Amino acid sequence: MDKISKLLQVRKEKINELKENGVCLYPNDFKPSCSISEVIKVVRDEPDTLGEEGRQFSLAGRMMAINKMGKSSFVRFKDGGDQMQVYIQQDKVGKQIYTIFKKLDIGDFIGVSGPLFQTRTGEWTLLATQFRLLSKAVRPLPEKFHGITDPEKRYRQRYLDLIMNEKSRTIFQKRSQIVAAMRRFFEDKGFMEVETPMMQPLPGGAEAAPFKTWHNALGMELFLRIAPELYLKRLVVGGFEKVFEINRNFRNEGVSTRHNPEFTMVEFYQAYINYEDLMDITEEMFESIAKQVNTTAKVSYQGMTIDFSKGWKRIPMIESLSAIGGMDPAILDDKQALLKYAGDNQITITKKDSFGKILTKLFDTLVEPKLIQPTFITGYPVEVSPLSRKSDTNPELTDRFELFIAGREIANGFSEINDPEDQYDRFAMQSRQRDEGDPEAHIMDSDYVEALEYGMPPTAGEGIGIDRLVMLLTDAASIREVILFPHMKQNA
RNA sequence: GGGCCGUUAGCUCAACUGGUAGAGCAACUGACUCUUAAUCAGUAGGUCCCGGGUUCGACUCCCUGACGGCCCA
Repeated sequence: MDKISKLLQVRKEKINELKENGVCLYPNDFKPSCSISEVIKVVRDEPDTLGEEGRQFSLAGRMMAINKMGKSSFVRFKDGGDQMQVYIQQDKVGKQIYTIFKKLDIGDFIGVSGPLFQTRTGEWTLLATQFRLLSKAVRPLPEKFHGITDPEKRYRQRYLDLIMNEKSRTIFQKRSQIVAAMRRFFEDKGFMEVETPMMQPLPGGAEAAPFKTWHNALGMELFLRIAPELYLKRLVVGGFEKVFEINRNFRNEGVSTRHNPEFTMVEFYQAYINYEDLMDITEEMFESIAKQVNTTAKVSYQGMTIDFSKGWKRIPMIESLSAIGGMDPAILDDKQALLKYAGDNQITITKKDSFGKILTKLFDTLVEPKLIQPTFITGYPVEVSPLSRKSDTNPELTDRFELFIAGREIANGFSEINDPEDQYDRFAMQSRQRDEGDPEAHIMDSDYVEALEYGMPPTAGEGIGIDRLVMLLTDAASIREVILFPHMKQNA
């Protein structure tokens, strides 16, 4: 418990005084007739119905500012994200009620009823004929003008951030709209939404360190999932040929402006399409969501203008290293030359790294930050793509792409391996990498290979980071701005 | 993990070169029946993030730690 400050002490005393006067601090029977946003619409569309002899409203909300002028007061109050003003006069509500009102604080919830009138400056204001306390605040709200700005406080006490900062409120409303638009997009295309295990006996479908947990009754170790991928493909084997899941993944890695240990992804799989079809679907989806949420496909992000309209560039990864990364194309197939190049450019590479992994690391440093407009990078090396189908033209590469926007990876998609023997060999290759000390190499999942042995139709699937997409569409610099309760260390 | 920055009243922020810690808002008392960050008069409010050190004296300088922000890996 924190120390009770003088401020809280004073509030408690006032609360006792209210109780002694028989005021119920937390009544439960007030029914507002509408919301402030509805009142705003009436003011805009039907002002003729308003006035002191006109329509009556009952509204409820939180008091955000109080201007007391003796026997009458203006109160700015808020419901949802909308604010309006109520005028309370002792003559109208009675001396007893007005005396109670004078004891209340900013932050308290009130219920008010009456007609609207216009003030001297023309602001439509509720003229209270009835006034009630609906819920008492014990702690004071942050200051009305500057609000709350300390990021640590905003994240730890998100409710205060949401009360005081309209911008923050808007981000989370938009996030909800984005997810809704995405769900609609898949449903319109005939996809089925499914839920697969968050707790898995083998963490698979991505290369990342998992969180471990323990099931008491079953007496077994379980892992919070790092991806739903292998379960979703089991469903394709089972005949659900268009599935998607929007849900949380957990990766046991550090936190940063782009990483939260739990984050939301959509993964979707469709039979009888390939990775090129996925790129078409992705373009269509992003353009559609951006238009629904921001009304335009042009997104302003951290001073950059990003155009989500379809027709994005598609560049093979190897080509991007020279075309965008500025590397000499002559050294791109020479491992020794690549090692030297990496060393010369302060790119950390271990000798154990495979050729494909070296290419990928070079790409991450030299190319990724430069991909501002939506760009698909295609043809990832087989060593870093244990679940992607090998290219028919070059078995060193896979039918895979990653999508980059604003210098960040946003999505990852590929034609799926449906040859069980190939999948087994890939897992085996990953196991060797794991034995050689790569803790993020994929784990052998024989149960999944067995599922493939029953036959999976040709399929392509993709994962999209929802948090990063929301960042783009809300111009948020940090992932913590788009996650309601980002993880933070405990502070005693 | 590394570098830089921050932590002072409920909130937002000051405090010079080391010399008794201050303002606005919020709060309290009083005045005021059209305010708009209302106004006027008065009052109260502090573990200066924790712990050490230097010093006659530390919010200030030094060290260790906690938490956070930004950048890098």
